[in-house]
Amino acid sequence: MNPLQFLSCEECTNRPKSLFSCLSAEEARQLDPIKTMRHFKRRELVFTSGKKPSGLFCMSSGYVKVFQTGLDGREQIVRLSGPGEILGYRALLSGEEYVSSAQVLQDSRMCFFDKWAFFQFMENKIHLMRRIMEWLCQDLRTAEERLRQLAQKPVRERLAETLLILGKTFGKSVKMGIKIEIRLTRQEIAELAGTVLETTVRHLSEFKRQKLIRFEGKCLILCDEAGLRKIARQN
Amino acid sequence: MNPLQFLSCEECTNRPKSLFSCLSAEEARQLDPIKTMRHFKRRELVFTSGKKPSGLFCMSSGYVKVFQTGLDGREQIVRLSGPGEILGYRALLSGEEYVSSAQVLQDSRMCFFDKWAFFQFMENKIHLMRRIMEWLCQDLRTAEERLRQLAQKPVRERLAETLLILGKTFGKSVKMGIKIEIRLTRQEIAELAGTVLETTVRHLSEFKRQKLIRFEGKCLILCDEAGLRKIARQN
DNA sequence: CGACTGGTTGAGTGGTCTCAAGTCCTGTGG
DNA sequence: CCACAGGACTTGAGACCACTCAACCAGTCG
Repeated sequence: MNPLQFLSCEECTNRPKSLFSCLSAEEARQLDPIKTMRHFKRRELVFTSGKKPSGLFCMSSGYVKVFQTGLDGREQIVRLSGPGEILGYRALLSGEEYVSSAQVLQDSRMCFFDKWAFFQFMENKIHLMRRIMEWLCQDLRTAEERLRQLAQKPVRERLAETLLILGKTFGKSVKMGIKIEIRLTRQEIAELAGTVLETTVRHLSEFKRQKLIRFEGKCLILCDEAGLRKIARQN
Repeated sequence: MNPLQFLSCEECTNRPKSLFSCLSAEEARQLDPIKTMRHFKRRELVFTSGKKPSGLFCMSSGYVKVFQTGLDGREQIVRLSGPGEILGYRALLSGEEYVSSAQVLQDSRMCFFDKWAFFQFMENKIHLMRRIMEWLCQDLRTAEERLRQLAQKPVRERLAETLLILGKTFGKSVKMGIKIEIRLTRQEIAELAGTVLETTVRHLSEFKRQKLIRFEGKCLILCDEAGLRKIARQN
């Protein structure tokens, strides 16, 4: 590995918002010897459903989608992850196989921590375990809320809500709206909202006609957040 | 409290399958002074969405449903819990309000652990924290699988799957099938499967005509598990 | 240039929801 | 004991939303 490319966990810009924010500088440095840097290109799979995890990924840059595949081949995106986020910790902690797969949306750099080395590191670090528990709780909460959303809301509302979540999580304020930085296909938006491609296209064009959203090149921009929120019947 | 009614956590018959199975006899006894026994009648609410948790419930007997209410008043059951299971730990651990409510389906007895006393107890008990993490992982996994199920499967399949899950979790083998011990209304089955009452009734009668299920009094019995599994397109 | 990927639109259909009427069951009070 | 109220359950009819299938367009890349 090129030492110039190597970045200590201690100095990582993502650390404040990452799982490792709870570590002391000294502890963070202890992570360095057990990690390796990995690069993934768009479309590459980070891990696949059914496989046993051999370690933990901490995203340095880029974006990935975590999804499950149904019997008919239809995919459901469980969540999107970006810099500072952890990949595959659910399966690792529970000692099971991955139930989801993870695919890279934008060229990504990740730190990989070997399973056993990480477990050893975690041993006796109560603050880290607490923090992991918090993340699990958070993920569980989100999952349960999406559960209701999927069960009760019609596609149109779900789609509006999906856009809002995208804006909140990956959006940057630009003039006249919120720009969603990740490049997502309609298909992927559909998989997030739990519907099919064509329905998504139809509703998106409707939203566009209503000036709720617009496109700049490949990028999606939310122009009228309040309007979308009204459709999503949030708040 | 009547000492005759008091049962030490150490000797609790639910302990082997509970969160506290990882505790030593000595540790389990330490739980006794910080718990109080509570009784709930059918229909009673154990906690409600929006409130801050003041402690943790461990179910001794009975069954509860944990659900979320949508804007239109429609309810979505997140999970059912029975003896040995923990209620409200997600909100407690993350220090948030409850996002769900819990209602008693069958008269229940629960042990209640005060929030601070429990946190103090958990402090430095790495094995307990590990175990909690495992449960969180498990719940997260189930939630994510249901996510896909809800997003992708039509109601008929979801309903069949719901029945199978009920059978697996709360069913007892009887002659000619699996008897589901909990008394659930059609409305509640609908809320589990993420649909409405009428649709549930229609499909259930269809299942009955096809001799996949039958009713004995109020109880639901699964006669043809393989048939249901085929409809649910499991495996 | 053709192949390919991503996006768009149309037509048709079927599943699910809604509204509405009615039945069955159970518990309650006269 | 019966009458009755209310809840749970059942069934029907109609509307509509979302899915499927299919054709087609617009870039992009080799």
